[in-house]
Amino acid sequence: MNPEAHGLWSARPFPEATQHRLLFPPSPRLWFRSNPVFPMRWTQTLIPTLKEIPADAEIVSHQLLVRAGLVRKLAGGLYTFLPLGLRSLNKVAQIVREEMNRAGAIEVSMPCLQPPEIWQASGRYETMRDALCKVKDRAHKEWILGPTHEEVITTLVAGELNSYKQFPKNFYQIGIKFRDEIRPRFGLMRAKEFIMKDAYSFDTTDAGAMASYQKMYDAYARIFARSGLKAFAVEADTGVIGGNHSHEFMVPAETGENDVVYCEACGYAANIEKAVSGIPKTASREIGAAIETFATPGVVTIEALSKAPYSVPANRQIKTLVFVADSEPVIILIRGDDQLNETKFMAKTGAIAVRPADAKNPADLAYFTALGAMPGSLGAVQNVPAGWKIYADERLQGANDMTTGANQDGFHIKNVSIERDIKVTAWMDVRTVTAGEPCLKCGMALKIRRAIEVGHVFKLGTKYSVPLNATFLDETGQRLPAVMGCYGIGVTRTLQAVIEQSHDKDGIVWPLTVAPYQVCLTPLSVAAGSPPMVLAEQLYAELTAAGIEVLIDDRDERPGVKFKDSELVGFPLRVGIGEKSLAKGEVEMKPRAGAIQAVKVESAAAAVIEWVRTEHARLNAAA
RNA sequence: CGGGACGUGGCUCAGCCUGGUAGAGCGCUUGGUUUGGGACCAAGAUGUCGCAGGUUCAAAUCCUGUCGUCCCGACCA
Repeated sequence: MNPEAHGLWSARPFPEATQHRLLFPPSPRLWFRSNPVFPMRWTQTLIPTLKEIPADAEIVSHQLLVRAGLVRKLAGGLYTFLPLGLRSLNKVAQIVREEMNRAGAIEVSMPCLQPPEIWQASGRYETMRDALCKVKDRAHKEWILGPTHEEVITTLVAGELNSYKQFPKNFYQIGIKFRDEIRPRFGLMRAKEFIMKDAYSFDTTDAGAMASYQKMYDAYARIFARSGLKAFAVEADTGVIGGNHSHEFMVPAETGENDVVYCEACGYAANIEKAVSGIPKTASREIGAAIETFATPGVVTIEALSKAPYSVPANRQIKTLVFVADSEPVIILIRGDDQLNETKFMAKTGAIAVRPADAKNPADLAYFTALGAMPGSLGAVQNVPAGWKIYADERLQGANDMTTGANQDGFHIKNVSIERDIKVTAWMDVRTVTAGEPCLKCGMALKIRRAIEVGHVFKLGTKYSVPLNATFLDETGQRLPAVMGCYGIGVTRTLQAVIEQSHDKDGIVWPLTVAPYQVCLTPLSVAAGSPPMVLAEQLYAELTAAGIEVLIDDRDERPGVKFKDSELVGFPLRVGIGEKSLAKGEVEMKPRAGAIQAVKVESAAAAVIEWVRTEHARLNAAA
């Protein structure tokens, strides 16, 4: 039987660059092909399934990773991949690799240990300081355990690419990243050590960089579709990576750590850190009345001021926030019924470290003393120390007849006309969009939902190529910095996202393309030479020859145990072989997500092959 | 780092308040009966009660410290 004829093989049987230094040997399929006589049996591998939910697993995908025997925790945020988990991980990685290759990217492998000097050169030694894992060697020299590799690849390119003729290039790798996560969480979702595919494109022009970006964007869509994931792209903030154009690929899930704002009418979608809406500015009212201070004893919340006897609606109040931005106190003004979006604030001001001033912190207390009031009575109309920057949300532009704190405890000021009465340093959009606001593009009501970020594409520009000297000579002999992009996929996170999105009450429901084995043969009698076992071994040989990945559950367990475990692990197809159905000349095919169907023994292999082929084609057609 | 919860056989937990012989279920071992949806019977093995101090005649239990784990917030693939 010719595997290619069934369309089960990947684009090429021996993918290039499979010799990664840490992971991902050639596909097990290749091994089976040349060694078809050793069936993979349940009792010979390690699949430690659990009936009970592990105490330290909160979300269902984390529970199932552990219960199905895919991973075990070594310590917080550090996991060992067991045989089944590794197989699925390799499947995802291989899909990523194939699509990267298809998009013209070239695989490399960069060191995990990186010299701090290149991080100092890019400036990220400071800006990413808290996320960096550092180690020292015997000479007490410090090294960085790479959380990402922009500096390394840019250093490489600076040395190796010198002429416009050598561009464009896109290098990628699949490997372990280290981040000193503040709080590892949810199993593989947020780990100290995780596997990432990171790609870096280098172009000579901005237009070229956009084309490279688009190629990756398209490749990502294919990768997630082939992995059986429903993921979608949203506009995103660029954070400490830098750059000016970015999309995140999101998997909708209640357990996700991101809020996505989207419009069903026109397709607008953005991370809430970036999202904008068409909500109108604050309505103008009568102008002219002078500001007036009035007593508001004990009133320290927007809510309290909105009630009798004051009855100032939240949308006529100015909320005054004191933040510490890169060690400098700043005032941020937003409307009383809005919430500050710190990410937008950081992006708009370029600030690196931003936190609210805390009156309980002695160092911060001085800021409130300088203003003359504690939170709850703060304002920007009077008594703002010279040199303090006052940033105001655009929604307040032109607002008058507003009420705000007087910078005197127990007093507020009314009749505030913000442009007349407050020295605003800069106007910017720093409010957080809420569900139901009109879409900026089409006016329809925006919606918000939780999602898991599985991929991120950035257009970087020359942020790294300039400081690290990745330059080239163009046709006219002019030296120019390369225009870069970078593109990440959390491979381990993607794996868990698949489980989070594809499970039921009995366990995982693997998409065929990332299942640890495609078929689980389940003989109900396992004695050597017994008819079910003999048939299982025969089917194993036929299916394996057809390029299908098969596991025989040869455990001497009761049928219920074997059925439950196969559903917990989530093999796409189970073939039950028992004396009862054999008596009728049949076996049972049970797709994980479908109903049992009886199949004649003679046609069993062909039926399984056809089922797998169809399912495989369905997933790849989506890509 | 701030707030909260929890550390007891491999796993899930009880016991702690009110100090005095360390328990259950699952899993594991042996034998038997079972055998198409997580079987049953019998007999077993498995714990320095996270660690270190302290109080006490006596500490899983009370006190202090410490380490670890999980949850909420800031960070990110």
